[in-house]
Amino acid sequence: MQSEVFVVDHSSRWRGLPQFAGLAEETLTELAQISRLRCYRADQSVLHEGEPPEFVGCVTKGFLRLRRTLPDGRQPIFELLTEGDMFGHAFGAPQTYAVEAATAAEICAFRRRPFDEIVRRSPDLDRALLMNVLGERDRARDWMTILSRQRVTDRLAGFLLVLCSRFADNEAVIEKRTAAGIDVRIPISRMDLAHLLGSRPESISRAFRALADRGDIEIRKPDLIHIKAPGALVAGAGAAKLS
Amino acid sequence: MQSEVFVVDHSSRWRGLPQFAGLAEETLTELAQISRLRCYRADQSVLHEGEPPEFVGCVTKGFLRLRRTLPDGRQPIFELLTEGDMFGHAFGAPQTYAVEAATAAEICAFRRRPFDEIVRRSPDLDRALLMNVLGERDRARDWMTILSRQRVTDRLAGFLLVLCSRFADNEAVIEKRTAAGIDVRIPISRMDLAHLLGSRPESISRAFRALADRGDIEIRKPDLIHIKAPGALVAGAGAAKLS
DNA sequence: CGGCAAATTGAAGTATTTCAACGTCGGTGG
DNA sequence: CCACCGACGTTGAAATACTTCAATTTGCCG
Repeated sequence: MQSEVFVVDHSSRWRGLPQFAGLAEETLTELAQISRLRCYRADQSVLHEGEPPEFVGCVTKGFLRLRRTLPDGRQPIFELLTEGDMFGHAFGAPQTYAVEAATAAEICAFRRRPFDEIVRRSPDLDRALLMNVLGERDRARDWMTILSRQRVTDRLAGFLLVLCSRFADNEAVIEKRTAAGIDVRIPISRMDLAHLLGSRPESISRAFRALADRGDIEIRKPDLIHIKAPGALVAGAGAAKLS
Repeated sequence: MQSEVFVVDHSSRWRGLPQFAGLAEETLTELAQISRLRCYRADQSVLHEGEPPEFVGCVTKGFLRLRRTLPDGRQPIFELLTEGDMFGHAFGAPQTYAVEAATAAEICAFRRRPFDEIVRRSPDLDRALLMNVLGERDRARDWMTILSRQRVTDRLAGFLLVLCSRFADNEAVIEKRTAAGIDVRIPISRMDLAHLLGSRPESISRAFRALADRGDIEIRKPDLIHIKAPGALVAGAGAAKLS
């Protein structure tokens, strides 16, 4: 939650992302002119809760987390964003959640006003945003499916599978993929994980151990998990679709 | 899961809904020409899982439920739709879930092909759809927040609050609102509720009783709950935002 | 090598699931 | 009209899973 933000000027790290792939060169140039690269260290605040977002953002590196404050004071994390995910583009309505850096992260920030203007003129960008929101909706529904499992162990298995599928081409997550299994790096703390999975850090720890004892995974380090048999996790987890 | 569907021809029950409110009269006329009213009885199937949706739908009466089949065979319900909610408009991608009537229900069905065509020509309809998807995303996130509570009682309290806020102007849900409290009718079975809240019917039953013993609600009939103090529920539930 | 934060483990208490039995309500047929 | 049936909801009791709090270990950084 510090305020120091490193601003770098060079800014074409986002052009390769899928949502920008099909856009007209002209649109891309316009976007480049209102964009800025911002770097954050873990736990820095990106956007505050309750304020209209200052910019539209697109993650280019690392992980962000979304956190919401509830009436009872709890502040659960309910989503992780990574490369290619966008945020802050809900028509300037105040954010109902805070955006924070979960790891060291890099985002591309588009100035809000001109961005909205470009969207208005560019149907394909508009379409890209719609697809993005559809993706966010489907991801939220996947989370719901995971959260509705009643054993912590199963929810954790679901989380690991999401890591393998949704973050499949993210080398910060998937260390390596061999016949013997997959090495995944957990990008967040046990505490954050507990929030995401509706539990407590101690239970998450025990759930990891349970999966290991069962033989489905191996705990190389607290944040480096070797998944021996994704199939076994699926069976045990009834997890989200393997998209 | 029967196949009998009553098709009624008259079709202007959807014009009053918020998402159609601001549209050009011309667009509305076009939509009317490709629309059809369909009525379902409780438990009838509306759209099948895994198929591209046959039509774009908008609920005009009653409740639909979304159900997804997981690899392990479970078929949890993860969302309820009601008056004004739309479905099947994800660019003709196959549905990843089934749509069923949870109660007797009435929907307005737009033929898919011409609907997409009209959307392409009508930016305001396109915008309305985007707003709709944003709403779906936010609702899914609200559910996540509720599901991440670790006590069933708290999740149930959250559900009751959603009933009071999201379905506030639905007289099928809110029977009456007085100084003494609110009477809500639960539109789904304990079994469905258990699915939504990641639990089992027996636990839901006990959770209702726990809320009653605590004095926050009164169980008039299994499906008719009198909420004495919404505030108490909020405190206990850390529930979704009271939008 | 210390020192700190995060993660893990242990043990006791609480909540939930499970399985079985019992009620309750609405509909059907005698 | 009443008895019965079946579906759904509720309750009870034992087994299981989770949370809680305290204590320990681990891993990281200076």
